Amino acid sequence: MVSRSPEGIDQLAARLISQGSRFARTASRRAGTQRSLIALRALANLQQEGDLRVGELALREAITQPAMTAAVNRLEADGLVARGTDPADARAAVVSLTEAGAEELHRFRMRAAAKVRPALEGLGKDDLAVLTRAADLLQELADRLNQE
Amino acid sequence: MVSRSPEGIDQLAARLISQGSRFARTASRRAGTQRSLIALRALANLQQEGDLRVGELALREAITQPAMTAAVNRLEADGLVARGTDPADARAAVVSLTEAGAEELHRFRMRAAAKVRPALEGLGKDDLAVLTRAADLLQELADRLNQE
DNA sequence: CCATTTTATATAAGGCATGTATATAGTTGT
DNA sequence: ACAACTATATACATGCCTTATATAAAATGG
Repeated sequence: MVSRSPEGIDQLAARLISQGSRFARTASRRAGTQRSLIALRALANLQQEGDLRVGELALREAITQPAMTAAVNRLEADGLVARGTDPADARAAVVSLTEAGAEELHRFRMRAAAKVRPALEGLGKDDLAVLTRAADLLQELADRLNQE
Repeated sequence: MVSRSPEGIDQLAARLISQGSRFARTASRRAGTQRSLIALRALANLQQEGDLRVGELALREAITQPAMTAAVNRLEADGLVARGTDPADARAAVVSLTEAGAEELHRFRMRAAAKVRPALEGLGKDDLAVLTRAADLLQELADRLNQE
């Protein structure tokens, strides 16, 4: 039985933040990447959504626009993304994923998965279903928090 | 039906890292804290486990010992934790949560929960059960990754 | 159609975060 | 006692992130 009481909901919120960040840091660290989580998230956004403006990326990841500008600068310097201009709006900087960026993202995912796989394989199919659904729910929750 | 194929497992691992970090950052940012996620995680560890050494904290959070020393320095400077010595081992620095630290942790949790609660309240009880179980599983997975 | 306001991005400055390498001090084993 | 090991701290470099501000372009409203 899951508590729907305010206390239960609040405790769940705190635990999701806490354990979500801990798991992500632990797993990505074990994968031995040089790249920050925010940089990898930016690449993943571009792969999933196609070209995005700097401001859109910042909004999606809930960091400030200057922070995303800096992240894009580093990714651009390493050739993982490219900046273009929007023909309809000369103010905008349209960021696109390069071939090298897609490859780096793929390599990270493979390395991370290789580290996490043994732990996941120890779970039953119910728990795998829970985690699969939870990944979707976390995305929806973050989307909703960003809409406000 | 949840895929138990290697591809399904690997994709799940990548998604959990990606969405876990995004949700945690988004929610904590919306809570408007000054404190970093690692600082809050350190406080949470101390509350849950009692006094811990600097090295144990670093291991649990999968950051280097110097990084945790720096985090503890900042928390100590703000009076949220205290350093003590282990009578059985004079090398060790035993970190303990202060009253002010527990209060700050509680305030963060309340602020964060207040932001996330509306989104969680929109979910059905099945999804709440999924997230509750997922929080436990993420903790176990991170623990297991840290054991190696 | 120009002046004002708004929007998109970039730059600047400061502090936190985090890694590698190393120093210091204490413990353990022989 | 000496050597090896362990726990933490320090030094240094780089990256991350925020607030405040600058620059340039677009939208608005007389």
